[in-house]
Amino acid sequence: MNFIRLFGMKTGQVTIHDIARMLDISASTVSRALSGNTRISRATRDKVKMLAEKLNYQPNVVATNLRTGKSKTIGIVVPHINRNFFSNVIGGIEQTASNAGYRVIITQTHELYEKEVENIRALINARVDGILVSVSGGTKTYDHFNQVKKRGIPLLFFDRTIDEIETGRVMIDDFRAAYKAVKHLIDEGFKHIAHFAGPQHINIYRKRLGGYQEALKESGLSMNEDFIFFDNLTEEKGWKATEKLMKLKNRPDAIFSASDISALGAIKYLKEHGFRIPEDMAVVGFANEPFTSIMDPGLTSVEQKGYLIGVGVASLFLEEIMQSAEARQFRKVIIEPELIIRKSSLKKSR
Amino acid sequence: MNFIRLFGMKTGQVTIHDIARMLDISASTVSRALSGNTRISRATRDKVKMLAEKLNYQPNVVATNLRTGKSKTIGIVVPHINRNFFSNVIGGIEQTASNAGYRVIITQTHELYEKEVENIRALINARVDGILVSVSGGTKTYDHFNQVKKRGIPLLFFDRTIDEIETGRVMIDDFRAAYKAVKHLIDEGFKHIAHFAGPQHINIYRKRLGGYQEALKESGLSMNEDFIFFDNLTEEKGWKATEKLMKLKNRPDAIFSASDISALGAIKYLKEHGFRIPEDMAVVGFANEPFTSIMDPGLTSVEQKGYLIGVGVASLFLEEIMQSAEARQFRKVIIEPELIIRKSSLKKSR
DNA sequence: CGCTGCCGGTAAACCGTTTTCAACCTCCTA
DNA sequence: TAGGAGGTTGAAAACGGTTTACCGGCAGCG
Repeated sequence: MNFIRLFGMKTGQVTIHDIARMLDISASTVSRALSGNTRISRATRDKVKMLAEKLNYQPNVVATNLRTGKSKTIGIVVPHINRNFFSNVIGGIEQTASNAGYRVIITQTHELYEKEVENIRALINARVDGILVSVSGGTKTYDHFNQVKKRGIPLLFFDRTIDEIETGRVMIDDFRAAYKAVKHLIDEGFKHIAHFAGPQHINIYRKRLGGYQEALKESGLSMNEDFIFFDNLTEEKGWKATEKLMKLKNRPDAIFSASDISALGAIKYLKEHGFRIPEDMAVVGFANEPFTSIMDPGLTSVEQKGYLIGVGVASLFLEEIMQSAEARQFRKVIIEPELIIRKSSLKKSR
Repeated sequence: MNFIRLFGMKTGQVTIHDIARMLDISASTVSRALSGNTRISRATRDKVKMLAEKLNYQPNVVATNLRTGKSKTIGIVVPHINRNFFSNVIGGIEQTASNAGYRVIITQTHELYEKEVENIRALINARVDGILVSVSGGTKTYDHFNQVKKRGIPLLFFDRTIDEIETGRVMIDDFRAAYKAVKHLIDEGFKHIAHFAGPQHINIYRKRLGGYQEALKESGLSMNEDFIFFDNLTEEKGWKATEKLMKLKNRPDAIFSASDISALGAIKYLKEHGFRIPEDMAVVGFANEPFTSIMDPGLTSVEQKGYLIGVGVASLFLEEIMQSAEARQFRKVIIEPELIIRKSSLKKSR
């Protein structure tokens, strides 16, 4: 008759104490044996491991977390989970993290400052080992981020970053992306290039405008104030801006839009009014949304490499926790954007 | 001179012991006071709460989890995070869960059976309070799911379910969705309707085929074997299938595709060969991918309501944990699909 | 022979809560 | 005055691991 009772019977979970009792050794020996500690003899280690295997022992990570103060979990804060770009980033993070034995907790802010503060608080609370953030549009103050740093929790930014806070960060080079896009248009022979810019209080849109200007300047092309539209990120705004452009006496021959969706608006206007793309007007967008490859003509656009950004920021995190909190240095990874060239900007026949 | 030392100084975390010491009461009293236990006098409760507030006390959830056996976390297992449909589902789950005070851990299987088993094991290990799964394409056996049930952890399926396992589940009615789509085509006056079906060993594609057949039968329309293509979910396959269809002597006047992407292939073929949509051939897709609204003509498609499915499955989970494990009953929620009608299927002028 | 060092292991503290079981005080009643 | 009853509180035992401190035995060495 078997009178050995398993501790964890109610939960169906075997504990190291069960194994210890069955082998008539102490729980600490079991713990060490399982972690491969060489202080335990090979013989004992093997015995323990075999029994653990047989009983399908699963360590209680919650107990481990409590004791070690580490949770093997990283928290993510993004504006929206279900945006193509962000879900790609998350995919990359999850992949990298899970390979390194980390779990991933996801939270979304819906661009709300309050939600961001709350999510950060909840993640600190959950004792995550690191927090990866793409900053919400509505973020006003940085106190919640400083809290994270003060607690010694690795904090990293991706895509939407805050310069004032010293952290590791991963983003694409928006300046260079814009430069590349405009340079491509110039190389194709377009000389009068309009720009749909985003709101200039946001970092990345300022940089995209800068890259646009730089490319023009470098090629000695004039800049026309009438060719630049701000706050232009919807399809409708893109449509209307294009309408205005086409009614100018000397109209441009190309548009570089800081977003795919307003580029789509432009293309719809052009098609509706019988203009040919790219002969009458070339269009380049930004973000390489899935629909850009599906449109007719295909929309040339800047691939932001969300997956790669995710892999990058997760790797940076892993790197950071290897170092002691003091020796920590904050790396900045800039990912080279890629211009995906499609028919909407190819003038020359090749 | 202040000689009170906080326990958690290294981590910057205040514990109930710190509060207890400062107020010269016991930790258990603090714990009870904070949880609003009426056994503690109003006066003491207020004192504790005020000090906790002042010190910005944050309970260590890991300790709570260990003690209570609950983690206030739910695990999600999906094939891919960065698929429009799934990221919508996840968005819905996160929203609902976080409102109820639950965190969400995400894992992806990449359609791999082994990954699914591993993820499930890791989630059990992390002591999640529930596991929500959309089954991987490669899943062969169900042992890992039974493990979850045996452990008493609530298991729920969404979208891709397994009939053999008794769980709560949320999905859309694929039969009805297909029926609606085909009925719509019939109502528009189309009489010869082809179908791009998916692989029939997968549940949902069988049902879509069924709905298609039912609608035809109901309207007394004949079914033509040549009009049905299996294993047809890529753009290229859609293109080729359409080519075959158009070369038939008596060709169909409409296509109902079980996926948007193969519908896109169809539309590309039609446009390239000068056929008009929907006059020469109407097309209806499935999934309502973002690009369907952007195409020209817009592609009529079935909206799967990912967000709603997410909300639904999370709500079902919350419902389930309210009940005792024995009294548990498994609800099945079928979400009514919606047909989003666009130009690609509108024959009549309105 | 006495000292040192290593090997293999144990006992107990610890992580921060929750919860069980009492204890204590005061007031009230028999 | 003894004995509840009721209202507050505390000590200690969990939860399941990890880690520190320590111990007995044995080999090596001067």
